[in-house]
Amino acid sequence: MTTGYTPLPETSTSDLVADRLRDAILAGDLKSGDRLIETDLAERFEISRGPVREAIRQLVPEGLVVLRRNRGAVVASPTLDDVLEVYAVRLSLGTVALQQAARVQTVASPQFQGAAKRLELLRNRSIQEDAQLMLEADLAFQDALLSLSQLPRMSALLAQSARDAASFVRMLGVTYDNTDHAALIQRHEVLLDAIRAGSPTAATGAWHQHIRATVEEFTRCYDDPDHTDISQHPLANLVLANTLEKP
Amino acid sequence: MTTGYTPLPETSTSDLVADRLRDAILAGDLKSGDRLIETDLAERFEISRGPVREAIRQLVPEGLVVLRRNRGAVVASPTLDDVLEVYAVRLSLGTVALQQAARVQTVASPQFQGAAKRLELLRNRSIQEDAQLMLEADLAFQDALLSLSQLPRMSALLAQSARDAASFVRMLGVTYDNTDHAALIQRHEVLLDAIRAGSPTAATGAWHQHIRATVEEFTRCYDDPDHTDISQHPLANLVLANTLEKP
DNA sequence: TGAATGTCGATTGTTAACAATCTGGCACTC
DNA sequence: GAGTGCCAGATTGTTAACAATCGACATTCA
Repeated sequence: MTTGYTPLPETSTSDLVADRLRDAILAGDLKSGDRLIETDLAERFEISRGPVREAIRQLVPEGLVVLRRNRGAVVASPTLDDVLEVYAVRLSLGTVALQQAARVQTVASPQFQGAAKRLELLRNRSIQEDAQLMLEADLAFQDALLSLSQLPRMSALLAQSARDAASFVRMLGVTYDNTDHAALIQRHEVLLDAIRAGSPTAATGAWHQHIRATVEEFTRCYDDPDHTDISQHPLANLVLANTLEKP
Repeated sequence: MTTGYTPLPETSTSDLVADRLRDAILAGDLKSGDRLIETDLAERFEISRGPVREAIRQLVPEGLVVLRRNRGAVVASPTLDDVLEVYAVRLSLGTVALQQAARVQTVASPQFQGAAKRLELLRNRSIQEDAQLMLEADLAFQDALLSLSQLPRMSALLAQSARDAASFVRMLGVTYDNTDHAALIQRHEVLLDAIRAGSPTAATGAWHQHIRATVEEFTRCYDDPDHTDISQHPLANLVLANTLEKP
């Protein structure tokens, strides 16, 4: 009895509520600026205000919610800068994580098999038809991949930033429907192959390409309210300028 | 009546409690494995359990406290790996932040002056005599310096990781008394000079040197309970191998 | 008219009591 | 003697009521 038993899910009420709120934001049911009123949510979930309060507090360090003392919580209003900054963080940390993953990972390990399996899921047609499921599967793969580094703190930060990026992009009005699934899956395959080959340089190169493509896809779909030229944006350049090693 | 009035501190009770707990951990009054019992703390602070609960919850994402459902909170027990990983994060993110800081920062700006002023504080003899004050001043300078990047999310992560590193080092039994103040201040001066000169390469180089020196100083003072050879430690190598561009 | 002030409803902050769960010890069984 | 079941105390999880605060509107007074 040593295999196959995962720990029981220790999810408290407030964790469940936090999950629901996160999902609602990611699905677009809660939009930037919407107020989160403890009493309302408590009634809706048929619980008391305590757990609701805790759930809201959880979302603050995640950047999804802004709290103002005595004035309650509202769904955050991320800006273009926020999105690009999150990608800059991912670019930076992911480079280290994948480098390490390529070094330490053995292809036969269950973790690697897990990552490969999640990529397989992404190829599934029925998943590709549901943007929400597709997004979840995408996040799950990236999380598994970056966890191969066996750097738990860094992986946690990367998982967090992946969710942040997805949420922020959604809050800025860009939906996952716009993504080119084939290209996304291809990039993921390149990443996994690099790890499989145990090549740190290939892995980081593939990662840079992935981030660059993701940011470019986002900037194409995002219609800036100030209609500034994104190619001139300093943060966009920060990300893009760093995505390729100088030759 | 427009000058000299800063906004009133909007610190809630739970924030105050969280600060006190954080300080207690950093000062060594709370050690790894110590239980944080809501009732006890509530009595000690002469408040009810609610705010205490919230304070404890705040410390969880910071990595200072571990929560197990229905079994309460205990002060975290970071390992050598945790410390080194935090420094790997700092190395990675700080490189980007300082690069950006060197690019965007004008020496005359109040932010730059603020950073310079904090470095000045560090030189103060009376501060150098109190390890706790010295640590605070050190953190304040690094925070100010990295904030020059005008990348708020990245700066927040860096500030967080700086506090994490300090706490973890303390929890592993290494105190700030062991640090070489003169060398520390010198490294900070080099960093500030690089920003002043507006040189991204000088700034990132100085940052790498700083992290390397910090990690080396820590590993010297830390007597590993497993007395493994730290120079053989994979994570230490991850940090140290990345601290200098290959020639 | 319009700026300053008072009041009210909505909402959060805090408290204290109650319910659920875990830990450790002890008796009991086999 | 190893394992199981059960109980009591300690501690967390949840609830509902009370207090404090904020924003908006009404009111006052120049």
